Amino acid sequence: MNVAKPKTRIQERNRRTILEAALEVFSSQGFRGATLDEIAATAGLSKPNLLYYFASKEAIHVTLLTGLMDTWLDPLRALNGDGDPRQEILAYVRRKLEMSRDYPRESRLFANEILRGAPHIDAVLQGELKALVDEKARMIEAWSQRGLISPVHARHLIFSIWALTQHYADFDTQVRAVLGPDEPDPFPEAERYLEMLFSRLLGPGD
Amino acid sequence: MNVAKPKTRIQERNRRTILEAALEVFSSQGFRGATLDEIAATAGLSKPNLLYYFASKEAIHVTLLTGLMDTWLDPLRALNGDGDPRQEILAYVRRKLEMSRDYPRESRLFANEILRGAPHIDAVLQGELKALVDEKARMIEAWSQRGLISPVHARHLIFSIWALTQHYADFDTQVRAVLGPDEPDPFPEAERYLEMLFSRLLGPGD
DNA sequence: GCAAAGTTTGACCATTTGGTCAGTCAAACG
DNA sequence: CGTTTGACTGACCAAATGGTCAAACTTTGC
Repeated sequence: MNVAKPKTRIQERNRRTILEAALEVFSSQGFRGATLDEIAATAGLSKPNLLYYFASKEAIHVTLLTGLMDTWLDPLRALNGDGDPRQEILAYVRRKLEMSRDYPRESRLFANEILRGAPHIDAVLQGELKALVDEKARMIEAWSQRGLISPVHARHLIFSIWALTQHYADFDTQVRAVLGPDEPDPFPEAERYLEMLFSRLLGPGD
Repeated sequence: MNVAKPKTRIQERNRRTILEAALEVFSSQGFRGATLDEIAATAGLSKPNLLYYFASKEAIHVTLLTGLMDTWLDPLRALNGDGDPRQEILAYVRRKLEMSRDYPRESRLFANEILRGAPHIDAVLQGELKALVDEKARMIEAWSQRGLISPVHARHLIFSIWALTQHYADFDTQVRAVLGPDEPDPFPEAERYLEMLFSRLLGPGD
């Protein structure tokens, strides 16, 4: 049968291998587009062996998604109410953009799931995510009211950070097609542009 | 066999019906997730009947995508070099946001395709789309150099408009989950927020 | 009113795919 | 060692799915 949590070295290693392969395949093909055969081939394991470690294709997907959610929200969690508002928000933007650059597969996996209406993580969105955003939004509103940043709608500010940074991972193909082959790495320019955008949005800094 | 262009009333009507149903299914399930059976059921036709009008599942998808590309780029085409720069850009943002609100399925269909690496429309992105963006970017740079708007990286400005507006269609599930049931329609607030964001980005207006 | 052209479908097919299972092989442990 | 536990696989299955086709039914134009 399958195993809920890794116990032996072999289980530890193979579960990792499978999840890595599944991330590769799910993020580029979507849930239904991905096949167990392809994941197995990518992982270098046999299909029945996959199903020895995970109960089903869906179980792999859910494990991947829930595991991802945690690290994905870390940058937002790090937003510190006691820090300098502008620097905190700009640092958040920078960290999110780095994640788009360094973990584009994770971003696409997530985008795929939301596009489908988030069938596997709707509860997380309405629970954990909403609670976290509520908390941070209050923090931003407090900054705004104390005049430390220009007045903004805090939740839409957060949406705009998500949209702008994830765009460079999720729509990478389009970005590169438009920029053309002369500009092979969009990220340095994206960082400058986003820093400028949010600087102007948040008002004069010093 | 199949038919390249509608000739009779029946063909006209049925091709429309099929494309409408296919848009519904493809945009919510992705290409591989969609099945001909489901498209047929949604269209109220039999599966062989679908394949009388379109050569294959892929043909339906490609027809939908290429047909979409045109209307999708209309707002950008409308960006007028002779108009008032701020008003032109803000109107473009508004128009794109309206499209996210009124045609979310089209936006998701497009997002799905780009996420997969744009296998069906890569040529369009590198050709038509790039050329259009190049042209409009030059226009924006000219505005910028004449001091009519603050200095911005024109291509990333366009990316940011796409990202921010499409986010409200593609990530609708997440947006609504975070805002909660009290705020059932995110769009009015989104419009105010985006207008403020781009106003501040583009510099003092009057 | 009827032949030709266009439209629709039930039955069918080959392939793909998620998943099972009996049994083999490898490792750990006393 | 030998046995128990864990890791692995070839062969297989049922369901789903994209697509075909001959035949039946409708519409159109004369």
